[in-house]
Amino acid sequence: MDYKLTIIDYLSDELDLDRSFVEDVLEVPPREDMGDFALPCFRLAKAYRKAPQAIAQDLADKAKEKGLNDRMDRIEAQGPYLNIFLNKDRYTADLIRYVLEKQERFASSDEGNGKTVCIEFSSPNIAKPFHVGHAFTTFLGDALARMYGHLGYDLERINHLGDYGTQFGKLIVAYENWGDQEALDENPIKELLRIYVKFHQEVKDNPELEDQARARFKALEEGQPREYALWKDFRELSIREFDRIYDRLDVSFDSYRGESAYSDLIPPLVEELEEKGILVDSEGAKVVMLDDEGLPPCIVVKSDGSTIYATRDLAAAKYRYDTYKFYKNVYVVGLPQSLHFRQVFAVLKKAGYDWVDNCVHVGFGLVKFPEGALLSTRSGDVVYLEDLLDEAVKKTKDIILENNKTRDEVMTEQEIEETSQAIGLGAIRYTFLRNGREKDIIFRWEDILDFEGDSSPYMQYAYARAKSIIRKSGYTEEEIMAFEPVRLGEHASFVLAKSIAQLEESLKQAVKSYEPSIFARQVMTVCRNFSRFYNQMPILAAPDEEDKKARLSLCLASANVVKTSLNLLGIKTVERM
RNA sequence: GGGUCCAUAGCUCAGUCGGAUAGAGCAACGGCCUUCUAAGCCGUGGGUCGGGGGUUCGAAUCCCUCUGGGCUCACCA
Repeated sequence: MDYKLTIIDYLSDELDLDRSFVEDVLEVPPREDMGDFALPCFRLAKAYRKAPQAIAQDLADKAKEKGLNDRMDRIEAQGPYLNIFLNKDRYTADLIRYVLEKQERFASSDEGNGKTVCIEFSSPNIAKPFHVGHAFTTFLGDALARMYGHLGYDLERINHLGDYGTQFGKLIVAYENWGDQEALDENPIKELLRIYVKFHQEVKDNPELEDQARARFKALEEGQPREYALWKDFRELSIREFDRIYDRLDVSFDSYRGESAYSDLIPPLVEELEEKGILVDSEGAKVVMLDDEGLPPCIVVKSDGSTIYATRDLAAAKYRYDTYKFYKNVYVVGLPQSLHFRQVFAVLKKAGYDWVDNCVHVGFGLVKFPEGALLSTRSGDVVYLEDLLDEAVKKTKDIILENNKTRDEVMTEQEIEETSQAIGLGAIRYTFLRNGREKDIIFRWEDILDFEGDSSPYMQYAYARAKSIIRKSGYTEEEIMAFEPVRLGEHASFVLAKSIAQLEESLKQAVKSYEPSIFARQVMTVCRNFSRFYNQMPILAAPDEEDKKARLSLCLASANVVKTSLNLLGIKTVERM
């Protein structure tokens, strides 16, 4: 199915062009009347001592002499470009056969075999609600993990729970001052949030509360029973809540090792850094100086002797390398923490750990309100992820009930429920995957609940339409797979086939740059091309049975790749909607 | 102030290892439900690619500079 390779072979073997040059410059033209591949001849001008236009013309003439192979239709010069047109019938047929043979293994690979990727994502803070801000890391990380998996990598999905740190000192202080055991039993996260917000209100008038909080965290770190018991309680109540949400989101983890899990590894780590002579005393704290890297010092041990997040990230990274011998160690954490990761990586480098070169911070933008205000747990100004999901599901359900009045295939109660969940959750997921991850997301209900155009429901709709056509065709999918995909060289089918073929490359690109949006956009392009295709070319009412069968095979191939692709983004497909 | 990222259509964004007339979606306007689901399709209008300089046969893309903005800069995470 590799047409690009065929073209490269032809240009280098038959037209005597330098192979590496061809590989380097061969491109896909911006418009269709410029062909399917194009060779810009500018860079040949010097060597040939001729105008690029003339070179392109010479090459076109030479191709005419030599003849083309059966995958090509024609080669012509257009200005300084040599434009290559493929045999559309042949191309579409090849693509369909390829897709139907691969099934759900389409775009998969074995490039990752034997390599383990650790991917840290989601990582909510214990005792705080799961709000829309957590959605970004959760969906981004989950999509990346799914894509790595498809390329054959072994995965270790790590939820680095924020289950440690001074915030727990704050919670302990807050709980003892204003906590309500009854409310805690009834709705733990809500009560913990209430007292956490209360703490931050009170601390304005009572700055010494901060010192109390630090002291209580230190006591927790020393294993004092009162502090430990409270912490453990808060932690367990919170995890139970998170698990429920992950279950609904269809997100899973291989490890819930949070920050607290690295306590035992920290003393030997500190000792090691001291022995290597990179840990120095500064203003009562122990720090690693990073001036030579142009970075501020990295605090490893605070002046009161307790640890800080950097300490725990250092220990966690080392633990991961020792445990998994990772090929890559990926941190899906917000962009504001870039400096933190640069410091942590720099310290590990200074400690002589070369594997730090395989650690990568995959940052992403903020979720903000239109007024520009940040979503903040402290101020209590949050939108819970669950409320957002419920809203999206409810809107979907309303649309389905409305459509049910006019459509001939009526859904059962259960199908309505399942479909609404799939569409609603898909819409939310896609909101976080459609754009470059470093872009901020402005939280607007109208935008997030817009199910038209560039949205997940659009893609799910395209899939549902394909399946509906197949259901009504009178043929089973097994039968359709055996059909000859003939006479599919028309514009709409050819464009669709080409966009499907590009999914493979875009998946690799997306993984390489830790950017699911690259793949998501290509899936969107395929869905759009499919919508055009079936609107333009009647399938069930095709001119004759041969055409009908061929179009059905393209329809089935499209449905298959869309399902596989959406699954890689964590978006479920539905048979009708 | 230092670091870092960004500025493309009214809005939200693609395109940025330099290449052919800068693309989508939304919004606006105009068509298409007696033919496979209108969460759809077709069409129209809309752009000094933040400003200025430079490199180049060629710049949204590379360099310099200015302006405007986001995030961040030691004991929170």
